[in-house]
Amino acid sequence: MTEDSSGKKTKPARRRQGPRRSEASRLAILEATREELVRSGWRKFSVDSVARNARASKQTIYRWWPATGSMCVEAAIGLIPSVTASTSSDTAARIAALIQPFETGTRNGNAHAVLRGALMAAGDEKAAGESWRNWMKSNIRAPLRLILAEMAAKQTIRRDYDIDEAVNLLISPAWHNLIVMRAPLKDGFAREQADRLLKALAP
Amino acid sequence: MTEDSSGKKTKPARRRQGPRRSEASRLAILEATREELVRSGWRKFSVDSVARNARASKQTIYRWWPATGSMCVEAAIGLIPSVTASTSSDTAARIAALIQPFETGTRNGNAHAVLRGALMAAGDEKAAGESWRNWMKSNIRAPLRLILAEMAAKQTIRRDYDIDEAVNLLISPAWHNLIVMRAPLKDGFAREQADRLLKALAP
Amino acid sequence: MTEDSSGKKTKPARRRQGPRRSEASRLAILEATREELVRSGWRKFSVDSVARNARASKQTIYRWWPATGSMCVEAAIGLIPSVTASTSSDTAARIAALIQPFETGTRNGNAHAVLRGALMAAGDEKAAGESWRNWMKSNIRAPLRLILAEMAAKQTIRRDYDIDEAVNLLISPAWHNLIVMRAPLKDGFAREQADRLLKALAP
Amino acid sequence: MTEDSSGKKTKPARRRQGPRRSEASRLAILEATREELVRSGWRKFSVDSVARNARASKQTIYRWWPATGSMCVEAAIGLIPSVTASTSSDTAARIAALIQPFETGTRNGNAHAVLRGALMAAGDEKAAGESWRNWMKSNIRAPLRLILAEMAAKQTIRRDYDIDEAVNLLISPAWHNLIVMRAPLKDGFAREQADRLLKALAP
DNA sequence: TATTAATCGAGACGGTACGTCGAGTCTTTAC
DNA sequence: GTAAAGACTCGACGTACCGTCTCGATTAATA
Repeated sequence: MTEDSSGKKTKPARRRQGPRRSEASRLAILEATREELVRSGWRKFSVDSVARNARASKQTIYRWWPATGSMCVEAAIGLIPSVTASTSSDTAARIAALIQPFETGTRNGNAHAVLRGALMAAGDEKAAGESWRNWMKSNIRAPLRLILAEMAAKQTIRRDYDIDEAVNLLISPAWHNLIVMRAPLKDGFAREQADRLLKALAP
Repeated sequence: MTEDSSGKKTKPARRRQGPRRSEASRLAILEATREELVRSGWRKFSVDSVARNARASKQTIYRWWPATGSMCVEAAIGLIPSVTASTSSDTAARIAALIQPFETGTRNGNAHAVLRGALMAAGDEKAAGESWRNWMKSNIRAPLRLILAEMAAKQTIRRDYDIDEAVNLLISPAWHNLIVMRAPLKDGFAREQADRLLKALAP
Repeated sequence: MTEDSSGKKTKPARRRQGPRRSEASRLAILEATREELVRSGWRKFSVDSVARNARASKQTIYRWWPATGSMCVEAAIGLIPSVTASTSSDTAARIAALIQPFETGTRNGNAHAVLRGALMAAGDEKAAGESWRNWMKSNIRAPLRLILAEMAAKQTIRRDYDIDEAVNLLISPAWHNLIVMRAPLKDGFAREQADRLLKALAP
Repeated sequence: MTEDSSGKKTKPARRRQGPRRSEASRLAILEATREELVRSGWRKFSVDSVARNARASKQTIYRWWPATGSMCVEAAIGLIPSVTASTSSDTAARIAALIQPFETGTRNGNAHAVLRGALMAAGDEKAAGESWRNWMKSNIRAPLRLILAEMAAKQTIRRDYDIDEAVNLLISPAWHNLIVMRAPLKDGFAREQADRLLKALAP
């Protein structure tokens, strides 16, 4: 008989020694990151400044975010309200609900500047880009795929659409607005894009 | 009679003394700018590096381009082939011709990286943004307005479209592709977008 | 009668609870200190590095050596062979024997670099300086005082010498050699200095 | 005939383009270096602090003093009054005059702390050590050699002395006093050492 | 034909930020 | 209570760029 089978002596993945990551520090850094993105933008983003404002050491920042862009992406994602899956029978509304958080989120204060910075960071740094695309995949692409598959089954839209193309159509105007136009998304944006997507996918 | 002919002391925009701007230097700087955008991207774009590689002095760069972003926009515009106004009766083709240069231009070497950098610069710096929007206005918006007006008159598309919205629809997928996806535009991109725009504008 | 015998509840300097100081750790730290002094010198001496190489925690080091310099002095003293009091009738030999350990000790490996580091530490930090001067007092100054007093009584040397001045004369060339010249003491050094001291003290 | 021989067109080592080294900056840095050596000593000497106090950029410091120690040595040498060659017939006085500047210089304010720092720097860094030894060679060793050679010729001292040993005897008590004792040299130090050296070199 | 004003390269300057390392303190788990 | 492990804030390291400046050389219109 092994110790494992005897039961009481089993040590299930014993925690390592020493202090754990400081949650207070993590939150302060992310908040300071948002402020710095608004103040300086992505190009002039300064890690020193974030450290100063968060009363954190640069060491701590570099320990947990080896790439600066990842920190910005994480800070931006924290601003986007979590999606509430709509079960409405109005499919356009269900699609709009997916990107509604962007519309809503970017209208609070300078949140659009934070998102713009994070998008640029995702474009500049490989790791940040992956973080961002992963988030998009689970929060936009996957739910959208479900909705569209359902509609295709009912023959409400054509069957040969490309899911990535559909995502692109749905959100690229938002990025254009945020990055090139440097502005929040206007009221009704989400619904408008949803309608446009459905029109483009009409059989 | 003009003032010029009236008096011998009039100086009709007399040229200043001393040597004129060096064209060789200007071209070398723009070329080095493109290389630097490919090598380092917009965030890490270094004026020192451009000066080194162009064998130019920093003074010369700052004299002619007070803002770094303007230099990048100018460098990128130099890569886009000049538009050849199509007189085809196929309106989709005429629209596609407008953005064809982006598709063509970004498929040569690392040109897409240069364009990405310039777009980010235009988003970051006011002066660069204006340069870029001016170029877009005369090279995309104005011709597109003519074509769409013609079509609206023939009732091929609906009449209440918004021209800025139309430009947005036409090119935002390109920017998304270049900035977020970090990739050149794929073959047939221009025609595809033109078709999609017409579909969206259908009466 | 002592207090101890009077009552059963008396705690005669009872040892504290818990484990006592780890001798293994202490030795490992002193050894790592010597290596670090050789590798990096006093100016770049790193406590982190000592902790790493001794597989000790920084906490342990700071607990027992509040000042870094004291650790270096202790490490260096450990290298100096203990003096064997000579009873020779040759007084020059008896004096030479006092500083012979420096000559002998600094000729083994990189011991001279350790001693140099410790001397600098003693010059930089008050506590380290005191440790060092205390050691010098009991190991050099006190025995030398005895020898010289004996000689003065026999009128072999003059009577009005200053003991501190004598110590200075005896060892300052050693420090000069170690610190400024960065070299071990050469063969015969101890005897030479002893002779020179006696000559200077001649009546 | 070459241009050189013709005379007037000769360009003797034409000065290079661009600005020359700033003397004001150099002096401010050396002064701040002295203050920093007094404030922090050699071990905790901070280039950042020097830059701050001298209102200079670190770049400028590292451009002209690749090694920190060299800067300290240069700063210290600037404090030592230039030696005035004595032509006295009193040879002890002539020797004392050589090291008089140390005695005089280290009694002004905290100059002894500056010299101590520079000596430690010379012990720690190769380049600084060479700078220091070069200065010593031309300012102490060379003049002393002349004086002693003269005396040896007159048979006032013995002939088989070693010049480096003589220098060592003359100044090692000074270093001991400055480094280990952390004190200025006491009044009459120079003369005392000169007398002692002559006694040691007596035939 | 000189003078003069503007351009060019080179590069030094005071600054700010980079990403890394060490100091000294504190927290957690093991023994 | 001591030890190892290691996270924390702070500050310095030596390097790279920023945007400004000074300098000597060059070039073309003016005097």
